[in-house]
Amino acid sequence: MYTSMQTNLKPLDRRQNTASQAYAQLRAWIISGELRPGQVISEPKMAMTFGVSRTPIREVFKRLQDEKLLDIFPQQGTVVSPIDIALVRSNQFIRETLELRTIALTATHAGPQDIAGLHAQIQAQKQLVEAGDHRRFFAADDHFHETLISIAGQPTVWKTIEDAKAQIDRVRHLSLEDPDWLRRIFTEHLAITDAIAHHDTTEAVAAMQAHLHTVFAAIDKIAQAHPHFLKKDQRTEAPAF
Amino acid sequence: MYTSMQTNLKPLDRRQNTASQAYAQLRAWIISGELRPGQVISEPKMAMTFGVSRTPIREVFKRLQDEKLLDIFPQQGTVVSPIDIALVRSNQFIRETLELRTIALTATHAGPQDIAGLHAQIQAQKQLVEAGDHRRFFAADDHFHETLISIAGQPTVWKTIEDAKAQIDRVRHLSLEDPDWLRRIFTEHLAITDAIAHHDTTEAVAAMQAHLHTVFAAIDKIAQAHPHFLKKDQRTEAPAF
DNA sequence: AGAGGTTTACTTGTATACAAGTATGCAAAC
DNA sequence: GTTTGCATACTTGTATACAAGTAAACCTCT
Repeated sequence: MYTSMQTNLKPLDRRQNTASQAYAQLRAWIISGELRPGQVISEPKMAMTFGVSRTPIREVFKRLQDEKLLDIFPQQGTVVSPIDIALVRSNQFIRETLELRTIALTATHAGPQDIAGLHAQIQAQKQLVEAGDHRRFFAADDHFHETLISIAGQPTVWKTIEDAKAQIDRVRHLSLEDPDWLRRIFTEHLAITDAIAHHDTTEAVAAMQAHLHTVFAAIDKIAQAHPHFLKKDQRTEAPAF
Repeated sequence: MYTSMQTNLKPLDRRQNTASQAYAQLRAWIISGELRPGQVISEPKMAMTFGVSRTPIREVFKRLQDEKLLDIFPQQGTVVSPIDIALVRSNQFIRETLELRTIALTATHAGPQDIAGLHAQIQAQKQLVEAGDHRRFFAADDHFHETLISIAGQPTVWKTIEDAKAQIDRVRHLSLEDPDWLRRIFTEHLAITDAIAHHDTTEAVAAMQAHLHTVFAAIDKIAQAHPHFLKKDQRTEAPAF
């Protein structure tokens, strides 16, 4: 590598390194709400928790800061980011904008195999709903949306949506969605799939928009039930004289 | 910080730390093409260049890896990411999708003050075009687009577009745009502003779409003039038998 | 001359030590 | 009682040392 260049590099990351594992774990804890908004954490303590040194943990903290999941205050400490409702709404706008355009393409481009694949996913989701398996249904939900975007011919757009989704999913988890949330989401997925199967672009877009808007209920819920999870200047905003 | 929590944190980063400065510099070098796609770099050498240790440089490398501007191969080395045309097109799709929706909102929401502000920017751009100041016109271009998005009521969406733009701008710079590029961009900005001033949503969207599509010429240009800057599997793809 | 094993230099990943800064708590002075 | 100053413990930022792995170069043997 240090004499010639681009000879035969191996892009293989066969073994996940320490930092990657810690990142996945810590990110999941934040999004799921196990680490609550406002909670103070530190590099040394987290390093102890994972049984590693500060170095890989520090990398993780920086990444999570970029994702606005951690707020690092130099020489002071690090806290799990409070919920920034303005940011959540902005990310929701981004997700909605991208998914509404792609779903229209999906309704147009979807071939028989694609539609069959979606129906198979719907069946799998149905079983998860009946089993009440929230965790796996959540993963199936992601897979469903990723598939729709892939059918639209823009597979890598999912990465951007995944980033935007982090803030949104945090609100969903913290708002403790009601028990029949699974069934409602499933019904909406069914409507989207039906519209695509009939190549009804207008209906597909409408169904997707309705589907994505369910998050606003969660936002209202958390704003009322857990105001201390919100960013300070949002809950202490004095009336502007 | 370590006993009580969220008392009076200072979000102030008055002095940029070493890592932030190195990040801005290195990112600019990559996007501007001073560091060319495929070029091999290493943490110790770059640390020497900046006169710091590996630690802050390592942070920078990780961030740039997340942005897909660097490819880090463990125990082998780090290269400036080759141009991934599929990624460029995907990012272009993302930018276009977001800016086409926001420009429609801009045309609707723009008030007299907003329109006056845009006209002022147009005047400033005109002077930069006549002066042939590419660097400052480029900054003015960013400011113009950010303003349009802000008028639409989605100011933070610009951050996402800024991320997507990195790959796109790299292609623009490397394709060595022709001298009257400034004038053409300026003319397109003028058309967008006029449409907004007349609250002509349809025309505003059309003008923005035309404006954003100029990058495709740059993609074709770089694919022909500098194929060695492209990702390997894109330029060596053998005909599929 | 050519093939194969070894050495060597370089790479990133991780651990540790030190530096600089901040907030808490206590003690002393008023 | 209040305030001021300081010691202390904790925080993140940076520097350095070591570990693990890769690849080119070289040296030896055939």
